[in-house]
Amino acid sequence: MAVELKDLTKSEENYSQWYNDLVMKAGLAENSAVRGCMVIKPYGYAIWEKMQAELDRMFKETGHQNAYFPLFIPKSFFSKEAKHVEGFAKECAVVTHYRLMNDPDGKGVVVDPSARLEEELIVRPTSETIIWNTYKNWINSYRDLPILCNQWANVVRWEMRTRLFLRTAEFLWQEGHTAHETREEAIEEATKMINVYKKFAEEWMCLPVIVGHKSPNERFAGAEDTLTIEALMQDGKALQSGTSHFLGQNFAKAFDVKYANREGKLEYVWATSWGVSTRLMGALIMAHSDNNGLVLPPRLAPQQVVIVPIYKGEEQLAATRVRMEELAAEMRAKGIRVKIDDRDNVRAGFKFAEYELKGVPVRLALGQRDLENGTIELARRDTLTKETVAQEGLADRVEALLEEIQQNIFRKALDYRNSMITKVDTWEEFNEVLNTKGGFISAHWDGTPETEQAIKDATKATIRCIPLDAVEEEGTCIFSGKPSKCRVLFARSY
RNA sequence: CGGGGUGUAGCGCAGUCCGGUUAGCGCAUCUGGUUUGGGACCAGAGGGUCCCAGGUUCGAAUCCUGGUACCCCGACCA
Repeated sequence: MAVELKDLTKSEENYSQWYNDLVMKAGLAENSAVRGCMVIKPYGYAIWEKMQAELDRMFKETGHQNAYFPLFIPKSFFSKEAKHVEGFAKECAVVTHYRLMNDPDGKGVVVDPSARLEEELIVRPTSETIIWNTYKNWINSYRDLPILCNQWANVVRWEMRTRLFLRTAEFLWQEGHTAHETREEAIEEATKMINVYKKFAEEWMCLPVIVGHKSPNERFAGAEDTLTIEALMQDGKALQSGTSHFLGQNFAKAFDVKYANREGKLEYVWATSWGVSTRLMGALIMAHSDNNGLVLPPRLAPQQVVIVPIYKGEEQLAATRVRMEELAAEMRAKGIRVKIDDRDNVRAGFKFAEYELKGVPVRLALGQRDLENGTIELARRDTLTKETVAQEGLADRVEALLEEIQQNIFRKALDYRNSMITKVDTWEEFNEVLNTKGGFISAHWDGTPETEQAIKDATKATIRCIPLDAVEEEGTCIFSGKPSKCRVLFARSY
């Protein structure tokens, strides 16, 4: 598996090809026989499992429980919330039949025309409708609230154009769906969960994100407010990495979900939904990788440390093997995920390149010289530096180093992201920055959907978010010149 | 759905314009040997409905017609 990654030229058209190349060569995923769908390979899935595990832990820590709702949604459910159906109608997979039969002409198998469903089933693009149809039966009184459920599932959105992890026809995600007594409680929930996502992105993925509100144009179909975490990729494009929606009473009204409040009066329930998907894998890859391949944050790396023996002949291999096992045991005792690669059909140099491609944070090389001197070669993926260190105290050293690497990757991404937020005050500047530098552009906007649309049509840039921490500031809209009270973040995005 | 491109061994490709030995190269695989502190080398071997269908021709990977699949760029979107 000799692998040569194309040169990563940031902000160039070939970035997406480079990304594709990397995803496939690192063994994360590949395109499948079904158009737009993706095969997640074992190594990619192992990283996703690490993400899942931590997210799941965080959800439970915030009082949520897992549940599972059906893959198929009756078509009629969709039409109950007008904006929701409008938002998703164009990208739904529809089940119309339930049986196949042998082709009468003997040419394989055909759909049995007599097995047509009375009501078509939609393969869920998101589960609000089926869940609210269910919640209706669960909720009678304020004593039944809140309901705090999460589901890990796959969803299908029939996108015209797809990209591995970033946009696939089918993807894996989690979707939280909660029901509350009051508006305030629901808003608090939506805010709480976007902050869970922020924490996860930054502390586990080393991915700095900006939390903010979506503009009305970019809001989730059926939501009153959409909160988002926006990340920046190395080519200067933004990536919406997670969302949390305050749904108001829209779905409660659509599915007639009322509860008896503390005064005995019937009221509609307040709702939220929130989700992150395998798109986070794309974010992870695009945020940190370099020309040698992936760079994985230690906390998410399936293997945090790999030990490679350097040897001549069986005897030396046996000797290094013994020592490698001892060192690995010490590290494993500290909970470090260590792999010993004693394959003898590929050479050490090949392994070095391979683990760099796969983003393993720490690589150790143990040879005859080291056995004699009590040393070992230690290389770190984030900086691509290596040094020879004592075997004595190795486990402690590696444990500390993994933490340092975690911090360093985040810091590097944060510095880059911060350097890519540009304040502009004129339309000329806006275009100039967008076309030369990219990244986030902090600018005044008059608050109208029309202006946002016009800017998008002119530049392909959209409002990524209105940051939560935006300060009030008098200004004029870069496009319309009308007055504005705060800056918003624009960017081209995935 | 528009614009462009590509289908030849497991992967990456040349050959196609201008039809003519047994369809070729690199990587991977297998065998043997030599190697081994950054992607080893030598020798040998195996592996092909040249995307599909039809046509032209003594003869088609190559020319013609139709189909089909995938990739890239747009529109759409997490």
